[in-house]
Amino acid sequence: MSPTHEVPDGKRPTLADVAARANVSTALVSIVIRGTKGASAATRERVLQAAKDIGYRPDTRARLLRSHRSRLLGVQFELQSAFHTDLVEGIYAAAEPAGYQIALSAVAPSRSEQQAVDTLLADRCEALILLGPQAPAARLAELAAQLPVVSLARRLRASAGNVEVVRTADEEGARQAVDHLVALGHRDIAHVDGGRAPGAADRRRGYRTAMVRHGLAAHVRVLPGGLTEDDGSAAARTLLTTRPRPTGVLAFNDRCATGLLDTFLRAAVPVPGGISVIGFDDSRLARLAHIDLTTVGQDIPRMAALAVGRAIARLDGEPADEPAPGTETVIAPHLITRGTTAPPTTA
Amino acid sequence: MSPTHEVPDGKRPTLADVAARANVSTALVSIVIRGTKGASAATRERVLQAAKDIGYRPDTRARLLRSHRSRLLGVQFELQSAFHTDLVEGIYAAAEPAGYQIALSAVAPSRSEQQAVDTLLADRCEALILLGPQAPAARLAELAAQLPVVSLARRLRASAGNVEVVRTADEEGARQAVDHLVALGHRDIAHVDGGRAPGAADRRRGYRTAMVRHGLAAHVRVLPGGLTEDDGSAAARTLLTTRPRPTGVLAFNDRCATGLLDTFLRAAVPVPGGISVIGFDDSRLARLAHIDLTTVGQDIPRMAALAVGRAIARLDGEPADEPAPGTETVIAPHLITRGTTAPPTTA
DNA sequence: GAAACCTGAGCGTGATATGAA
DNA sequence: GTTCATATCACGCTCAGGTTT
Repeated sequence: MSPTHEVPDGKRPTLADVAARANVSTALVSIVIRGTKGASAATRERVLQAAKDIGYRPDTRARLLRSHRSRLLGVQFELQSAFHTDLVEGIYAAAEPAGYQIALSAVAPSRSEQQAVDTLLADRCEALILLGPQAPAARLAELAAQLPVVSLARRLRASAGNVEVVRTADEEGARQAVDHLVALGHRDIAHVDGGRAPGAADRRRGYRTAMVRHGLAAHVRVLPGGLTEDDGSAAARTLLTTRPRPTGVLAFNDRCATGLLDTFLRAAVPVPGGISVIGFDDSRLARLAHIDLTTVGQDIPRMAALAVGRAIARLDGEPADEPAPGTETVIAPHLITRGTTAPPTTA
Repeated sequence: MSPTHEVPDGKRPTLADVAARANVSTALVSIVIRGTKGASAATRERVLQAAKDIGYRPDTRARLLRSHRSRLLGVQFELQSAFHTDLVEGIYAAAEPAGYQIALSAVAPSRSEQQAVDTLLADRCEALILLGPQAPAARLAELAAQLPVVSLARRLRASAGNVEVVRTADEEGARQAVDHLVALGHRDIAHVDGGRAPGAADRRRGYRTAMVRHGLAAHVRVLPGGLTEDDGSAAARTLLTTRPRPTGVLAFNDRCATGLLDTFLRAAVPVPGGISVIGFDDSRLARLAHIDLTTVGQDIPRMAALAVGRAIARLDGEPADEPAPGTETVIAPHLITRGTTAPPTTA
């Protein structure tokens, strides 16, 4: 009937409560809880037992208020993006061993980036890791004047001064995809692009230059696409009515590629028999057995770890007076060959 | 070159800094910042200007430490579940107008529910909203003895005393799906289940009882499935080798249904021509133009709003001394008819 | 008496200084 | 000198109570 733990008053137990129960000072309890040296093994055990008895938990707020370092990394991400949630998972994995906590702040249709960042700042995060931020570069630079800011998966011009950038070499990834198709014998290769999405411009450029380098400038064809399955599906319907139909397509990302696949399938255009399709990201989607998508892989755990690493490096380095120029960390993508690419069938 | 805002020392500006600049006391600044009455319009403006000048932002932690109410709702969710991220979005939307903040804590392969809850408790959340929690009911009951706990989308026995439950009537949803197929003329209807996932048992039971009620007990067939596309795909492969093959399938959720669809498609079994498929959730996936999945819709915004509402109701009601029994709020699902169901073709 | 403002205390910690074994 | 323990203050803020117009 009664609660499991003996809560003195209905309030949560504090250091003082533990101290009273263990007959020591609050300072000593603090020492024991933090695991610092300065307490004998005997009292240590006694204090820990007392803490356990009354269900004591340290109060993060009070703790962070007192210690000037918060060891808190603020992470802004898009709730709906599987790519982002994968990155967040990697960020957790990288931050906790390094002794940093994560404060999540989501961006959604009903919640702007501005709101997301505001709450992170109010929570006194020491650094910000922004996933594919859409905010203007100037705004990011302004933020970066206040605290270390890492832009993950969005490229920024050097003019965005102090912002750290961690991203995949999108241009190179698109090149690898085109090279792969060309090596298989394809010549007529289209690209369904990502519009204004982060990375889209680079991938488009990578596609173009690779085509040109292979002497296929005449076959360059960029279709307006986007990030979602619907975008891919729409582009596929366009492609189906096109003559001559390309024998290979590079999609902006895996979701877009999935839309392509599905629509081709319904139109009885076999993949890869009738047309080859390549995605981008190597998301969970691409790995699904029935999708089995050839794709340009981004090394998500590594990107996440590097983002955390850069943020921490900034924190350990010079704090604000002598701002180091923003560094750009570019990670190589790698093509993952699966079942949606094959040599073209000579018609 | 220098930061935009004049930061006194490299530290962030505090109430005292604003007070000094506006020539008032910190208490008055506090009043102005919070928008409480007790300051003249003139000083109000002067203080706000000063705050803006030096880029002051209230420190949530200090603020919450002092005021006994934290107005913080802790939300535990699964990073990889689109259903969960949709709910989170709804929770944000419901909480902020009510004057509550959200603290997110993710569950991922590398991060347990225990860890997720621990950080929420350390952050002094006033109540917990747990999305599809897998923890044992006893553990949840223990938590609920300390603070209001809402289990969203997971049913709990009455024995889990104090826990609030907000969920969809899964059994009823499955019934609606079966009714729809039967009305179309189907008799041989299979169910690909969700194993131990939250809601799976109820949906299984709903399917069974509905089949029996229609006099189709002989056709009851439950295939082991799961939450992912791969699970659906595997079940589809089983179904393809089954004679007689069912003419309709109810999948555990939309992802599972998508796996079914895709595999049927590849096997040249048209949907809904050769077989009808129904999903569950009405996730973004189901609405995609090229999927166009008939599905049992869960009212996600409403579930989110109700979860927040129940948590707040608990906070406004009796705090701990006289624990009210856990309430169960059950939301009706509704079938959404799209393009994957049709009358069976008589072979 | 109200409106506008200030003073002082304390929320739960962590760090420093200091003392006792 | 080292180990163990304590007292005291400060972190940034809110709130109760007081003072002045």
